[in-house]
Amino acid sequence: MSSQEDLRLIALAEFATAGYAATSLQRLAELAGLSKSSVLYHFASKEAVLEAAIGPALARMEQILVERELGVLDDNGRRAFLEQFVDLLLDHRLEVHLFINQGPSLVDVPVIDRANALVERIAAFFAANAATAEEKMRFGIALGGAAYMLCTAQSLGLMVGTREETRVALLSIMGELLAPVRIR
Amino acid sequence: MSSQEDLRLIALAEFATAGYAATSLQRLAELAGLSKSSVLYHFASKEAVLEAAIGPALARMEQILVERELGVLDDNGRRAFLEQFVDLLLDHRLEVHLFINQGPSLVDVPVIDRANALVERIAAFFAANAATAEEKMRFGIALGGAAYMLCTAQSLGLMVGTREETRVALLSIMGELLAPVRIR
DNA sequence: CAGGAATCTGACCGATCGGTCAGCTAGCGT
DNA sequence: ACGCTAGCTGACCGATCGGTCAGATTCCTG
Repeated sequence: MSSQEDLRLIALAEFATAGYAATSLQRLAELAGLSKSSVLYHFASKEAVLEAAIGPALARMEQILVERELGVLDDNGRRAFLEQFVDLLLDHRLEVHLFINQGPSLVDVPVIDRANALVERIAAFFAANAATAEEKMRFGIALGGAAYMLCTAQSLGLMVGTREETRVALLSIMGELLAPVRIR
Repeated sequence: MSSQEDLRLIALAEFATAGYAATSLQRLAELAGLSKSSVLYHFASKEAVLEAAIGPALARMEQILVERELGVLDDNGRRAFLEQFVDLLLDHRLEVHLFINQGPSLVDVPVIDRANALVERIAAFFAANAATAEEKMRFGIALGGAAYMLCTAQSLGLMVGTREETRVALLSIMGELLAPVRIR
């Protein structure tokens, strides 16, 4: 594997678990078996490392949202959205964990502003499909809880099944949670 | 209000939203209208500020858990636990947000180790009361989702009702989510 | 083998970090 | 008026931060 891709994955794990601010370029270099200078050879800056780490997941989430905002949101549409969301969660736990937890604290970092704008669009998407405060809370608990489960609770021994089992169970619980929210 | 209490609240808000590592003593001083030296007059170190900020909420959560671990966990016991948990969430959103999101990244900080041990005890408490992986996920989504809702999604305009409305809705949704989990 | 590009490195920079210390100042009991 | 204390401050410290740069090394290609 190339050093650049090595660094990308190391940085993603480290940013997600230890925090962006708390992770120094020196530490990334040590984890990759390189010098700090080499890290800055592959990436123009620390922010560039962050952008490389979460950019792909961000683009995929944007893609999902664009498709969904354009289409009609009937029962099938919501089901499809939940499936796409859960798949993205399962594929990009670290990225989601990173910009869910640290997004609000890293304003003024361009790629994070992109991520925050995305989260706000998801929130607006919910708000447009939820009439009451309780319905909004159902969306928040379903998506926030699912993201939290996969990203944080995983390290607490609460996750055991295979990926497919997890996917099915997640979709079942989230669907049940959102069942009372009628289509508008 | 005393400068010390001022600083405690400012630090709590700043640590929770911007992150512990990303918040400098200099910044806390500026927000409080003091010098950095004054901050270190009131608190022995940055860690001491953190401990003062989240200590009380931590103690309360520990108290709740001790009572619950000793008692029987019948339907009433679970209901009581959920109510105590939601009340704690509503009273200490910032503290919970802080050590839920940053706990895993701040190991070796004594007060955070205390918080992490607490989260692990909560997880073990769940595991002991959930037979299948899906049941564990229900606990994780209910509590993680509720915490995420109140702490993070709040800033996205998803929270609008009064505290009592939020409390009732939260308890309703969480109760519904955990209903399929039978008492052992 | 030659040579240019890709990769990597140590030395160094200014800024900021958490923390120490001596001393200034305002209030208060005597 | 006195001294004591609580509150506060600027100057300063070593360490580390993100980032620059000139040069060494490795590698591929002609």
